[in-house]
This record gives sequence, C-alpha cells and structure tokens, in this order.
Amino acid sequence: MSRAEDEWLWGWDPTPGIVSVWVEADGRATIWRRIAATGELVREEARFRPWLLLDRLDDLRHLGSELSQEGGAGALVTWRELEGPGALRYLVRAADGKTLSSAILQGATQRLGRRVGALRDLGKEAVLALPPEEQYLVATGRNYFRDLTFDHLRRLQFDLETTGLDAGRDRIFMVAVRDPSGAAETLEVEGEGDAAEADLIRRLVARIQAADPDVIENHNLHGFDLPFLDRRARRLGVPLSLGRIGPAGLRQRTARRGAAAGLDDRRKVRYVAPGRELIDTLDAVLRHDFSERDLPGHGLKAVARHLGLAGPDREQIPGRQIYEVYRRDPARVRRYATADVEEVAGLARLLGGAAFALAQMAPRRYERLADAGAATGVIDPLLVRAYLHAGMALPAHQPGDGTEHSGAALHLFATGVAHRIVKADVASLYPSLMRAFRIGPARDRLGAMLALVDRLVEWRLAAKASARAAPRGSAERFAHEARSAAMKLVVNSAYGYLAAGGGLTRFADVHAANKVTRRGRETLDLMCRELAARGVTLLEADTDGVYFAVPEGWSEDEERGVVAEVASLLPPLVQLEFDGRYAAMLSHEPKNYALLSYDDKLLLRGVAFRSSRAEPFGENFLRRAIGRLLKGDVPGVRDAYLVTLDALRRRELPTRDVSSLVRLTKSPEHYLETREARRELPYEAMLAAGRRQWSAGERVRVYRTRTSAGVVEETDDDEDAIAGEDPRDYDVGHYARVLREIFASRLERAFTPEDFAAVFADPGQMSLFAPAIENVRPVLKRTD
DNA sequence: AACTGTGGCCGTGGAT
DNA sequence: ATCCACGGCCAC
Repeated sequence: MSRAEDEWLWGWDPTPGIVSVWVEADGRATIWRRIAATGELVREEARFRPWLLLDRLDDLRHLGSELSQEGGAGALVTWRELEGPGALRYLVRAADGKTLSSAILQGATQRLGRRVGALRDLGKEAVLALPPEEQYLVATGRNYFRDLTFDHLRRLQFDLETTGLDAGRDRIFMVAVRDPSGAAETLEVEGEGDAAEADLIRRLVARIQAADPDVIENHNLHGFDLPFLDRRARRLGVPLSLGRIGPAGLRQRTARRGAAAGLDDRRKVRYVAPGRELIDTLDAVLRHDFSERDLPGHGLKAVARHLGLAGPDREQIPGRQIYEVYRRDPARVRRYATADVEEVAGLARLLGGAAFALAQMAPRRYERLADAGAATGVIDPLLVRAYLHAGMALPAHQPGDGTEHSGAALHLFATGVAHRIVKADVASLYPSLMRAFRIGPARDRLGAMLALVDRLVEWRLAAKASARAAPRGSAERFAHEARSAAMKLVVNSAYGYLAAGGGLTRFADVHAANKVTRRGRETLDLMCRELAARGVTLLEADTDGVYFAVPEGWSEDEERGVVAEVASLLPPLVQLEFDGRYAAMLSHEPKNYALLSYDDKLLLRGVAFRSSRAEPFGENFLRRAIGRLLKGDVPGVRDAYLVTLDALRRRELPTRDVSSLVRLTKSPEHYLETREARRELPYEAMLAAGRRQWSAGERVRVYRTRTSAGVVEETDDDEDAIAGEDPRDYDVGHYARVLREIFASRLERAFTPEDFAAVFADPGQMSLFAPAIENVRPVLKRTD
C-alpha cells in the first residue's frame, strides 16, 4: 500500500531529467531531458496513445468494429472499463486524439440531436479530457525534473525596455538578456524605425535560440514582455521562434492572469513555446506573499530590495523616464536593465523552487504549476492520476446538496492593553484534523485524498529535517526547503478543496468540510478552557490559535509549560505549539490587534490597523501612537497626535501622505452609467483630474480637496517626488477629522472614555477638569 | 480554461 | 442624525 501511495504522489516512471514535454493531439510526444551528470540535453520522440474518460460508450458505438475492448486487435478506438462506482468509468484511447474526439462528437451529435462541437459541451459530468501533455504524464507516470535540482535547469532571463506601454504605438529599444551561464548583456536598436526594431527582435530570437534555455523567466513576463514582444513582432513581420520545435509564433493558453485576450476582454491568455517553460516570477512572488504576507509590494524592485537581492548601488529609473534617459545617458539604462535581469534570476531561484518541487509531483507542465491554483491545479491532477493508476473509475463533479458550510470559531475575551502576551497555535489545524479523525471526501472510494495528505505531511517533515541538516545556504538545503514549501502549499489547500462550492472540485464534500471545522471549533474551545483553568488571561482566539496574558512574574519556561500541558490534552497529530511571546498587546476588535515584541518591534494586524487603502499619514500616526502606548508612554501618544495634527494644519504633509490607494473596479463607461445614482470619490477624482480613460483593476491614489477630489501621480522612485510640483490642496479640515475619527479612535479601547477624550483633545479646547495626561493608565476590559 | 474556504471590520454613500 | 447594503480588505 505504501508504495502505491508514494506512486500517487511521485508518479512511478523513473525517467530522470525531463525539463520539458510537448505533445500534439495526434499523439506525437517530444521530451527534452537534461543529463544531470554532464549537463547535456537530449531530445526524445515518442508515440503515445491519447486517452480520455467517458461516462458511457454510446457515442462511440457508431464506429462498429472500429471500437473494441482493450487488448483486442487493431481497432481505431479501444476502451476499458474502470472499477468502482465512479461515473467516469470508460477509459478510451486512439492513436490520434483528434480521431478520438471527433468520433465522440459525431456520436454525441446523433444521440442528442444537436450539434456538439467540442468535448466540453458534453459537460464535465460526462467527459474528462486533459491537455495532451497531462494525458502523457498521467499515462506514463513520468514527472518533470526527476533527479534534478533547480540549478540543473538552464535558465535565461530577458527584459524589454520600451519607449512606452502601448504596443500599438511604442517600440522596443533595448533588451537585457542574462544567459544560463550568468552573463548579462543588453541588445539595443541600431538606428530608428521599423527596420531597426525588427532587427533587434531578430537578434533577441537568435540569442535565445543560441543559448537554448529550458526556462525563460522575467517579472511580469506574461503580463508585459511576451504580449508586447508578440505584438511588435507581428506588426513588423518578424517570425517569433522562441520554442525548440514547431512553427514560428507563440501559441496561447487561457489562464487566470496574463495578458488580456482581446480588447476590453476579461479573459486572460498566456503564451506557450514548445520545449521551453515560460516562467513569470510575479507568480512566485504572489504565491509566497499569500502565505507569508511580508512583502512591501509585488514589483521587482521592492521585492528584490526586501529579499536582499538588490545591490547597494542599484540603478533606479522611473518607468516613464526610461527612454528619455536612454537618449541622454544610455549607459545608465544599460546598468538599470542589466540589474533587472540579474534580480529576476535571483528572485526566480529564491522563490521559484516551490513550483519546481510541485512539478516533481503533479502531472502537469512546470509552467502551468507555476501559476496554478493549488486545489484544481495541483490536488486534482494528483487525484486523477491516482485513480487511473489504481484502475478506478473517477466520480464526476457534483453540485452541493444545499448544505451550508460554516467555518471557524472566533472569540474576543478582552479589549484594551495587556502585557506579557503569549500566542499558542495549532500547526496546520485542518489537515491535522483530517488526518486525526480520518475525514476525507465521501466519494473518494480509493482514499486517495487522505493518503496524499498523510504522505505529504510525512515527506514534508523529512524535507524539513534534511534542510536543517544541510549546510546553510547550500543548494541541498535550498532544495529541501523548496520541497517543504511546495508540500505545505498542497497540504494547506486540502481543506479548501473539500469545502469548495459550486461543484468546483471533483471530490468536494461539504459534509466532510463541516466535520473538519466542527472539530476545529471544539479544539479551539478546549484550548481556551484549559488555558484559562491554568490562571492566564485570555485575550483573543481565532480558528487555530489563542493570545493570552500571563501573570506578572512568570518566566518564559512557565509560559511554555502551560502551553505544553494543554498540548498534551489534544488528539494525537494535532500539535499545539508555543508560537511567540510579546511584551504587550492592544486588543481592539476581533481580528484587529497590535503587538509589541520584546525586541521593540510593532506588529499591526487587521484591517483597522493596516490596510492598503489607508492614508499613509494615518498609518504613520498609528505606528507611533501605538508604539508609545504599548510602552506605557501616554504623553507620547498625545504628542504623536499633536505632531500629526500640526503637520496637517501647516500643510507640511505631502499630498501623497493624505491620499488613499483605491482600486478602480468600474470601467469609465460603467461608472458613467451609475454616476447619477451613486457618486464615488475615486472616480470623481479621476474625472476631476481630467482622466477619462482607465481600466478596471487599476489602482490609483486619490484625495479630497475642499471642493472636489484629486489624483496623486505615483512615481516609482521616492526621491523623485518633487516638492515644488505638489499642490497640497487637500482638505485640512477633512483630514483632521479622519485623524481623530478614523485613526485615533483605534486607541479607544485602551482608555476610559474620559482619559481617551483628554489624550486626543484638540490643543485649543483642553478642559480645565481634564485628567493630567501623565496620570492616565491604559486599561484592559473583559468583553464577556 | 480557470476557479480552495468562512468570519469579520470598516468606509462609502444613498435611504430613511 | 441614523441606518443599512455593499464592496474592499484582511485574519485565519
């Protein structure tokens, strides 16, 4: 059993070194493999028998003797019935996938009496047809990258520098390229006009073909560089052969993020080049930030700086000035563009390892796993392969039966300021409960989901141990850490897979999901009861963790002791951990609190304390005020308030500091339709600034003036904000109110009402009877 | 072709 | 003045 389950996770075919797979619908497969020992690339051709799953054979009966059971002689289409109760039970194959699908479509058209033009028109209850590469990987049990490490890949990075953002009008004038050896250079236009740009594109293509990379990487590759390059190449009539085989020109696939498929189109496409994997480091950044939530932004420069990838003398040029700087000082743009590709290479290596590790498990192309959602993009392919390998029929998707799904428990025990804080939480609560109580999808007769979660957790522990044992900074350690991150991603989405609504996932089971969350609520309640019984003050508990304050005089060992005692009361596999200790906490509302660590770092949590749309001046004030508050410096809190208020009234704050970052979700046309019924400040600001064009999804900084609203132009570079150009025409009265009513009010729970009024009294309106600020003490109030 | 979940705070701007 | 529905953002 154990071996079979490992095969569900890793596949079974030992073929090493696959770096890319390309399969045509007619069953011709091309496999590129890199020999780890020599670095040599080998290309292999194979014939492969395309397959799909059907719920019935009816639509193939018209083939007569050209349809036969597997093992029979020479029929066009062969079939095999899989075991178990699943609806998708007929595995059908043919030498050419197109023969297979057109035979089915012909039969379905006859049977249903309407034209069925595509397999998906039959519905996912009736047919499962994977993309050709995935059919190949599932059928063979092969996976990408077996016995390879990330550094075995030949990776090339390129980055376009253009005269503007509009591919219909602007041109490419430079391309920075970093080849797999690590050497970076720039290609530049020689002269002007179409011929010069066309020549530059030809040189780029030649450069890529000569370097012959397995992987092409850039930040926002699919959002900018490839669509821009594709449009320019088409316009200039330059053949764009970025792949290893096949005709020139990029192919497309639809994806959740990428370039707009057409004008004003919500659908997104990504480009595909046979034999190479096109990797966008923005995907890795988003995936990383989803779990870590520690990045200041998602742009290349911000991420590179944050991760320590940027050199100290990193050349910076604001996007819109690049071409202008190039004409004046081309060497500067060369340094800038070269730094870009070098940072991308570092970023891909640092954060891309997880997708690489996923490709060693799931039967999909590396580039698809790099941007796939974990549930339908990773778990589902693993389950499909497990069922086929076991010869079991797959259940079809099923809509929910109407049962509601409820989530986690949440308790707020006290608000205000507390000291000596401990956080205890359960590691991976939901997957642990699934394992501990054997909660899996009812329709998963094979038990593949729980088996996969078991295996992933076990392998992940092993990977973590191996990582710890390997030398710091070594490629080996890096590989184990990446594998651990990939496994964490999959394990943590197992519950989401189960709870997914709308018939989204094949094995979704709301009853099982409800069992998981019910056990979760029980576990959290038990933790809280048992902790309280041991003399601590509970503050807040959410889902899988609890904050509490310990009595004065407790040592860290005593803190850890109480957590360990409670941990011993939980079911096996459900591990309560000591997650951290803090000097002080401001508890505001559920899911909204601030923590001061013992080394003086302030952590803000919740939308009341940190929100991407909050005005910077308000967040700065909050950081200062809460920092002082948690150190017991109440006069310092008042001082932070007065200083901010004063700066505001003197208009010392740049307009950006009072502006709010908002996402425009309505197109100009859409807004104009609803404008009369409902006026909204962000759009009014755009219109007032004379901007009548924007795209839904765009984020802009807006602010309020006395009479109307304005837009702050974002610059890439902070030094670039030229004081003289800032109108500072913001509405001081409005922002003084915002400071008091929106930001200062976040500290309301910290004081009695009288003290709060005194701390945040307007300097001109101090009451004679107000309490002396020096004597004000923060409070903690039970909420019961 | 893509698509994991619930709980919760809070600001906006019209309705009452 | 107060209420409320809604959308956005965030904690888990």
